Amino acid sequence: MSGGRSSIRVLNVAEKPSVAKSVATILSGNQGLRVRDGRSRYNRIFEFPYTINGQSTNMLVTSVTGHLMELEFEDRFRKWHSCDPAQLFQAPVRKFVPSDKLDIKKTLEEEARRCQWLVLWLDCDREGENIAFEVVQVCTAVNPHLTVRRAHFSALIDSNPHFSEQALIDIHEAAQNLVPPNKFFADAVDARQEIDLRIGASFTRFQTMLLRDAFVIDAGNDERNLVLSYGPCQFPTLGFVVERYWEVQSHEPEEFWVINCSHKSDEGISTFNWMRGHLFDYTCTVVIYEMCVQEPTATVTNVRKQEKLKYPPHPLNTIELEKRASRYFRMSSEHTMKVAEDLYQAGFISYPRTETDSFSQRTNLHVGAAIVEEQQGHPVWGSYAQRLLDPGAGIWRNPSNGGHDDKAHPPIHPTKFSAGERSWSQDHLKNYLDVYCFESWGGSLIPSYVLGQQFVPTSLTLDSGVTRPPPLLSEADLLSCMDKEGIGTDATMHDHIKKLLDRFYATKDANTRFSPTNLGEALVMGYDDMGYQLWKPYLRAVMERDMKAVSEGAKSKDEVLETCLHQMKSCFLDLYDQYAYYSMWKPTTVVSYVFWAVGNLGDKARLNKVKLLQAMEIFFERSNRPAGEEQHTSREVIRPCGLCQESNMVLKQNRDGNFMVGCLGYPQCRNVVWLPGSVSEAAVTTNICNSCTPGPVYLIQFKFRRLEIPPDYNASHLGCIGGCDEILKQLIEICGTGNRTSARGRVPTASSGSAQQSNSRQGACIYCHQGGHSSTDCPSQFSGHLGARSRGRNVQQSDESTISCDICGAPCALRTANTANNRGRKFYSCQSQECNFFVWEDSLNNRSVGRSGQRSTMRASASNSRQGSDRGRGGRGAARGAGVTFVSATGDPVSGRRCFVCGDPSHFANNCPNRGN
DNA sequence: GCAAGGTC
Repeated sequence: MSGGRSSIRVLNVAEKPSVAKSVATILSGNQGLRVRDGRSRYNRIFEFPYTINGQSTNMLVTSVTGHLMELEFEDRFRKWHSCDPAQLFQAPVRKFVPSDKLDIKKTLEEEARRCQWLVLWLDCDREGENIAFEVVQVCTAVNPHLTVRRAHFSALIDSNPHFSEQALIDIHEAAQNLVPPNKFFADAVDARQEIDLRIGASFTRFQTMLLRDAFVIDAGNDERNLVLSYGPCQFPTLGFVVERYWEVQSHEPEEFWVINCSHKSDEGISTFNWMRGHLFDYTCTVVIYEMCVQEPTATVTNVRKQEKLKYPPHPLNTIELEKRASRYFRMSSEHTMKVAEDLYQAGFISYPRTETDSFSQRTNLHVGAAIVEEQQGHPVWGSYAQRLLDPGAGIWRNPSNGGHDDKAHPPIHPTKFSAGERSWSQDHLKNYLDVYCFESWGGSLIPSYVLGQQFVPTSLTLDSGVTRPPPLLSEADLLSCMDKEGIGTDATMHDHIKKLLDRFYATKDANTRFSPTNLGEALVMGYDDMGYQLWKPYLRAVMERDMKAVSEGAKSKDEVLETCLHQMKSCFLDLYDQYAYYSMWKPTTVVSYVFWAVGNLGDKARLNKVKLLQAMEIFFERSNRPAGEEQHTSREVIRPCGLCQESNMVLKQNRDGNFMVGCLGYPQCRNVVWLPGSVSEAAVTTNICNSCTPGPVYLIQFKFRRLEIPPDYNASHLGCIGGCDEILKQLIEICGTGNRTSARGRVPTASSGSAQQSNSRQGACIYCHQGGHSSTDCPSQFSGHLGARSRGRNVQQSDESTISCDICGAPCALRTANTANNRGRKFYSCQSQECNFFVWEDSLNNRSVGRSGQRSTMRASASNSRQGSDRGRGGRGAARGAGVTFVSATGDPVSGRRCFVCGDPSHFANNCPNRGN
């Protein structure tokens, strides 16, 4: 930029009105500042004289409101039925200013025409840089001679009128050190936008049209308007919910044993924890417990005093605000942000969308600080604010540092005093400490001990408990998961959560805990079974890495777009194939897509599995919409069904990869021919068997797994399922079929899944919750209950139940344990997490079990000082002699315990004379 | 009617 005598006009554009106002106020020093309206009611224009590097200028400062432009497909691709969804991976897109931003665009155009320079004051992050280029595009279109520059500022400026010294310095420095805008940053966002659009639109259109018409999905009033959206943020968010739900569902309670000890003295009660925590082996625990009872005098071997500090929370950022509002007020994150926005707009709090959780060292909170001073008149915490500011009180301490700083905004804090406004709802009245009554100090008094001190425990008990499943994800948990995995931004996370509810993918209970709906679970299950990670956070993580590479210039935008979209298109086409294969259920409106897919993908299409549809089948009934047979490609049909004589039989592959030929009339007609378990591939040919009837019966080209068939059989075989094929019959006899024999559980296909996740999902059928088979092979599905599936899985379970929960009275589900100690053992358990009721099926005759923590609890009846007097004579003798050393929690004597080494009931294993023999 | 990201 060259200097000059005449004053030049500079158009300054900020990302939001509040920043425009701050920049104008600071640069003008409030001298000669004029304000006028622009065409947009929110985005005013500030004018004042200013000197940049010796050049006198006439500054105009205005703003946009976030992104000025949107990315969309060209018009001819925008209607849902305008094209094959697969085309959306390469359909032309354009960036344009949407109608609600046209007034801002007009203001920019009008002002840009009359200016020589354009200075961009967008937020200094990638999105800000991208918005900067949108502004540049609009302005240079009407004035190509504009000199374009970027102001880089990190000062924390917002609606707080008390600018810090640093803010003043920063903004002036930024104005004097203008730089060119960074195209790499903007490119990274362009890439992200295009990927999100193409993936989102293609998958959403496809799965909506496919599934909504094929199934009766009971979600909301107007099923026709139901949208089954896919998005790279919303699906991983749903994934978190479903994954936790699966963990809870597949949890098998396991009994454990624990020794508890307490000691009461004049100073109070101490409770001692067993260093081993708990054991799963009853006998071991009893032996150790026995030893304790035998010699109950305890000796203090170590005394450690530790000060426990409770720190005040870090300054508030958006995610923490949402979490705390959810935890303490049960407010949804979406509602919290609405209220926060209200308060921000009215000037009561600072900008509510920030990652920052530490106050800048330069922020003046203390001496003469408006932030605290403002609060001195408050009826509840006003006196606390006064004490804080009183140097004599000495209670001032600077807020802790949370370690995050987005360099754009301070932590969320009050900016204006209010004891409550008339228009405020209860939700607007949230505030902090002494003040912060939502956490307690906790803590308790315990007696002091000295090294070597001896005492006899007041109680020494052998207790039992059962392991419990983790709780369902709360809204705060969900926000943490998203934050940790980088799903969404602080400004959008609540939107993604709300979307799950809006789309009927998940529900939230009164405790703000999320469960997937049948729809949400089916979608995740379908994608998981296809082996795709699309419901996991990795896709977003990869995208984030790529964006970083683009913003650093290490990768080009086009390169990232091509790689990512290529991968996603492969996934899409695979899904598409599966759809084509099951095209008999497709809606007529998309008939052309099927022919397109079959025509392009050939044999592979027909061999593919149909995971998404299979997953949906588990939860939803088929729709009655006509499924015209003519839509079905003839090559997939094997033969007309001889049983119902109405439908065709087609080649299918079940969840476990086993092949079968089943009737399309299912579930009305259950005619099925299972094929050998050793089949690795099966493809329908155009060859027709000349002996089997009713025909035509198309021959199938089989490939067998070499190692699974006898050596004198050919691994390749052109076979007939009509009954004439002796080789096929022999192989079925030798290898068996895949019919309901698989024991595969819902183990995530992701090899990178955590061990915990894998373990948690061992072996349980998602449908009936029994072990030993997967949901597609669930016997319950074939027992005439199919119609009940769409009404929920629990109905199925209650049908099978024979006992009710002792706590809530609800019917229990019969499950099968799959733990090392109890594999295959059946138990009943309550569906409710609160009850935690469970009972072994084989113990029902002598029903001595019940709620966790109560059942089988052993208690030393002489667990007082009297016990000590027995010590010398040997507790063992006492146990044997009195016969009531152990009593159950209900007070009943516990009998039948015996030495596990020799079986003699007169002693325990640790005292067994045969031990070590 | 589709995504996610800004923002009012």
